Amino acid sequence: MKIEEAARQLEALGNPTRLEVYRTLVRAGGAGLPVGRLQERLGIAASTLSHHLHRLISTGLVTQERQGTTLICRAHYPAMESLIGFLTEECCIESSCAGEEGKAA
Amino acid sequence: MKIEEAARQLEALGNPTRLEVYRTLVRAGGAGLPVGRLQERLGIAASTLSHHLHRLISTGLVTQERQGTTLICRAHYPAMESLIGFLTEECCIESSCAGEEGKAA
DNA sequence: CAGCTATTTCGATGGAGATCGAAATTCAAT
DNA sequence: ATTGAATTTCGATCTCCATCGAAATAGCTG
Repeated sequence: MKIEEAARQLEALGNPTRLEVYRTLVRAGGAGLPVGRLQERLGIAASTLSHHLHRLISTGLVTQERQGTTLICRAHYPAMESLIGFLTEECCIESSCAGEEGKAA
Repeated sequence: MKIEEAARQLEALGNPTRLEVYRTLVRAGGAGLPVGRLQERLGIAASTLSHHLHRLISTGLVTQERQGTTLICRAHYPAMESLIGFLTEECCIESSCAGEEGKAA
């Protein structure tokens, strides 16, 4: 992963509202959650949520699927996986952070 | 770790310049790197670097130690460790993100 | 003290982000 | 086509951030 891309994803998660959005989606699991549900749960304006979702989507951390008039949002795990991979490989070289990370194939 | 703290650390790492600073410090290892060296290496204004260092320090990701007139900067691994811990525990519940080392096929 | 180097603080500037409400859009059902 | 619900886009505002150069500070050494 390029450092620029990692920075973009970290920045996306680095906003309290967005991090909450993302975590809520993770907890919702594979079923995902409609935008409207997210909005109720977080108590923010629909337009604000839409803005944040776009940022999460543009970095690949979240995906959407249309179902009629509602949009189902889901956490996209592979993106988080590779982000964590970047952090452990590029930013934890000599400490115990790295744990047993490395030998993925 | 509280979600607010995690967001602050993610935001700190979510700027390309700061992520580069942090990675450079990680690569410098336990010896650390003086501010001046960092500045030469990154090619940014000293005042700009000072600003970024403050952000990294205030979130606990970097520490400084005085040695005469120079300030040695070091990556503070425990902070990164707990941040990665937060991400894997809070944000990777059901996928393979959750730290099974090695890719299970 | 005086001078030197390393680093920070100050002040300014340009740009980006978070937020909201209102209006527009999309899609389904009647 | 008309209605109604879900979501986005628009326009505005306000704050925060990144960046720089210049001036100030801190600490060493003679």
